[in-house]
Amino acid sequence: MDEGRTPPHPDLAQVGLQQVLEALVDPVRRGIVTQLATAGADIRCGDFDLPVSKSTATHHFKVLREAGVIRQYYVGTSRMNALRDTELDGAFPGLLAALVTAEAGAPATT
Amino acid sequence: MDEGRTPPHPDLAQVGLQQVLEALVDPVRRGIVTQLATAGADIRCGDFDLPVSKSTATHHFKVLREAGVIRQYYVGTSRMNALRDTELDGAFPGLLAALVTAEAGAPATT
DNA sequence: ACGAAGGTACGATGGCTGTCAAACTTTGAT
DNA sequence: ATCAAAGTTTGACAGCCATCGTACCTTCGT
Repeated sequence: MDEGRTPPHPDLAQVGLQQVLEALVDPVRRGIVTQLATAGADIRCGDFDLPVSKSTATHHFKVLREAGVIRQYYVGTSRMNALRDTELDGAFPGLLAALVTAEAGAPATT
Repeated sequence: MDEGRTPPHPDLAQVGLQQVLEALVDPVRRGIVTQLATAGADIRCGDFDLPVSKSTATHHFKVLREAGVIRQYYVGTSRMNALRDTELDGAFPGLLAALVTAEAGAPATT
């Protein structure tokens, strides 16, 4: 089946802060994260609003996936992207929230 | 008493998230921030424990200063470094705290 | 006045990474 | 079967940045 096409995902316990920060420092990748966070739902690769080519987008998704920031799974020919927000907040408390808040320019009323 | 030797410091309202993240993504610079945060006091440039040469350290201090993360002022021939934690938390709520927290719980992977 | 200490400024360099185009693969529909 | 859609892979390239050594500049102590 398509299990072979499902890419590997790291356990967040094995991902370091350095790797997560390197993933989130790129504005394109932070755009992906922000769109996922504000949508509150999974998004297809092709449905993101990104200022780069498809191959570059693939690269960014890979970096985010390997840093444990997103989870990817196939639906037909499309690849879905899910934000691993709960796990991330467990490993690095407050980090994702601070970034999303700063990106929005407004405080998040929890 | 040459105040001309006091370097310029940006207003945090003029510093973007991108610039702050680029400053904090470098492990050496994050080491500087962590040492300042845990010390809870200003530290001389030469008193930091850094794995780079002096000229490289100067570069890192400059990047942090221009990103609004630290404030520098002279005391004799020494340059003191202060963490602008309060201002930083006003501009990017929770960001610095999340980083310091994450750094405290993770060992350095060489 | 002189020397030492503490940092800064200046090139130079090497490695990393974000970028793209082109070719390929897999899936779904006709 | 065949074609289109959606991503991936590969290879190449350009630009940036962390790093260093060396030379230089201030300030303090003697």
